[in-house]
Amino acid sequence: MHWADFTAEKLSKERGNKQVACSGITPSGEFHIGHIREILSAEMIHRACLDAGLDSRYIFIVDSMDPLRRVYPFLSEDYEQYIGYPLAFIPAPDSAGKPDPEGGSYAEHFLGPFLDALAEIGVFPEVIMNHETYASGQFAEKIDSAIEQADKIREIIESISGRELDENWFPYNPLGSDGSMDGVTVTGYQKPFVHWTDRHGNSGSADIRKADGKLPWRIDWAARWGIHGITCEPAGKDHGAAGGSFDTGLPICKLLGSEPPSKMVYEWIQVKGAGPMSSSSGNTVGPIEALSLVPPEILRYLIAGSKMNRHIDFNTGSALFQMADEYERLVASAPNPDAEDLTKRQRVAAITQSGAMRLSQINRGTDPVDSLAGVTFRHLAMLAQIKTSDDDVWNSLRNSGHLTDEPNSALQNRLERMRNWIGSIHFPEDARINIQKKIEDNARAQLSPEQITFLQRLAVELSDSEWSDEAIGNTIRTISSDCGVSGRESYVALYWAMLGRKHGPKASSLLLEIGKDDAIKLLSS
RNA sequence: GGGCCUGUAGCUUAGUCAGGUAGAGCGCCGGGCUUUUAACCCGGUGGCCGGGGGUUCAAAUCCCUCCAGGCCCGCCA
Repeated sequence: MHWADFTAEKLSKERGNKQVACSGITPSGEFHIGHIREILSAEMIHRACLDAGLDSRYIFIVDSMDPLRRVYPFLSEDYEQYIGYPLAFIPAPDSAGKPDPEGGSYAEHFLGPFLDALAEIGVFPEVIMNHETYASGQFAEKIDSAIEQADKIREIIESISGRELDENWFPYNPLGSDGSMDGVTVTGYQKPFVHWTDRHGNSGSADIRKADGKLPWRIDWAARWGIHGITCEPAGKDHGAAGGSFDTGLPICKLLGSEPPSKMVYEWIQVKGAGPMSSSSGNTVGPIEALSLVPPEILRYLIAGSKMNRHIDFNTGSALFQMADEYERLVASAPNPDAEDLTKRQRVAAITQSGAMRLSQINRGTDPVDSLAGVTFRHLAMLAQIKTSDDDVWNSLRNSGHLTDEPNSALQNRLERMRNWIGSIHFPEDARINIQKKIEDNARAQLSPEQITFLQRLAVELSDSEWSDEAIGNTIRTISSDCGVSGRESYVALYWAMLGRKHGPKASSLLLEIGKDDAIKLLSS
């Protein structure tokens, strides 16, 4: 059974018919590919719940009340002044990274494009801005309860996480007179007000029914589980480690009077690419960029096809071919779990794969077959490089029998991503078609005298030839037999001359794209 | 130090929760398509399931132990 279906079944037994799956993000602007795994894990469990007939919601909590922690590389130094301020209450940066008073809130600024990217992979969550939950007073009861039981919470955090909490630790961080959480000391509590003094020597009171402050992370997380009735929230393995926020969150959530979701931990996803890229250089692939390179259903398949506890290497290099082609093949010849001659193992595998394909679809409930492109990613990569116009790609596919009619949206989508990929540094060099300007020495060394003669005669003959795919092809074959070189040998010679390799895409198409003058210059060199 | 995860074919892995003759893809090799789009089709090679012990009629699967690798425990998923 697929992990999402397995989880849905388990949730149904534990918590009944109503389910709320949740994931979240801090809208700091520092998004990474791991967020995709978290979000898709939660969203797929939600879909699996719906498919199992449960009443399920998928909510996406934006940590808009979290403070800006540091000046990120994409921000100007002006943001130094906003450190400690909730992301919902500071201005968005402009294109130069400077605070833009007209640009709306920082949180919204980074959230928008991210949600747009999620929509492309078919994820449409109920978005909850955490600062609004504070502002609406929904946190008030939990905050009060946390303050009343501060000693118990302190004990839970200290004993389970092994962290020593500061003497001044208080389970609520109010905003000071300037709106920052930094340097604010709590001086007392009279429901519903937390009294404080700040670093400027000012004092005041925060109303726990408003967005005047927030719970510290570990408590905030536990409190929101209760407020939103969350039954499932997959968390990264850092949260799942012994003494991590999951372990402290469970008892705190109960202490605050709610039933927590059961612990669910997923492994990390790491980026490995072909280009000059590594996490140490800071040049990694973010989720939005990943979407521009990888067709959406294939990105979903990356997550759906991997077990949660399995570490994933997200590779935007040559492994992308394999991933895309695996998806295509799997959908094209879908395993049938109902076949009669299956062993138990094969049946289990077939059910799991069917689940992975079902959950990989951008739109829930659509037939995976609709997402077939009908051509391998590798083949498309080749065509995209030698055909500058999309129509020429479609024509070529019609000629080769891959396409009978108009391209479907899945195929158009693949080509669009493919062109982005080819234009990026991530596209693998050995898949890149490098058309030679002249016949290189190492290529010439591979050729027999007869092959050389063939190329020279071809150059002469082509200069009088009509410049069409068919005419070029005919000329190649005519000269080939005239020279007494076999068809195979002549094509090999052409590929060595044009690409410096022994094989390649259809020679006549390639020559057509190179252009008459350049082609003749090349062949006669 | 505490904890989590992973070791199955050259590579990526399914199968481990519910024990019943080790499956798949890629790669590779061979063949076909009698003009080679890196296409497409067919066939084949390849694994003492990390080591050892135990439970069982039966173990990749359950238990113990050892080895190897990866990772987390600072509000980065």
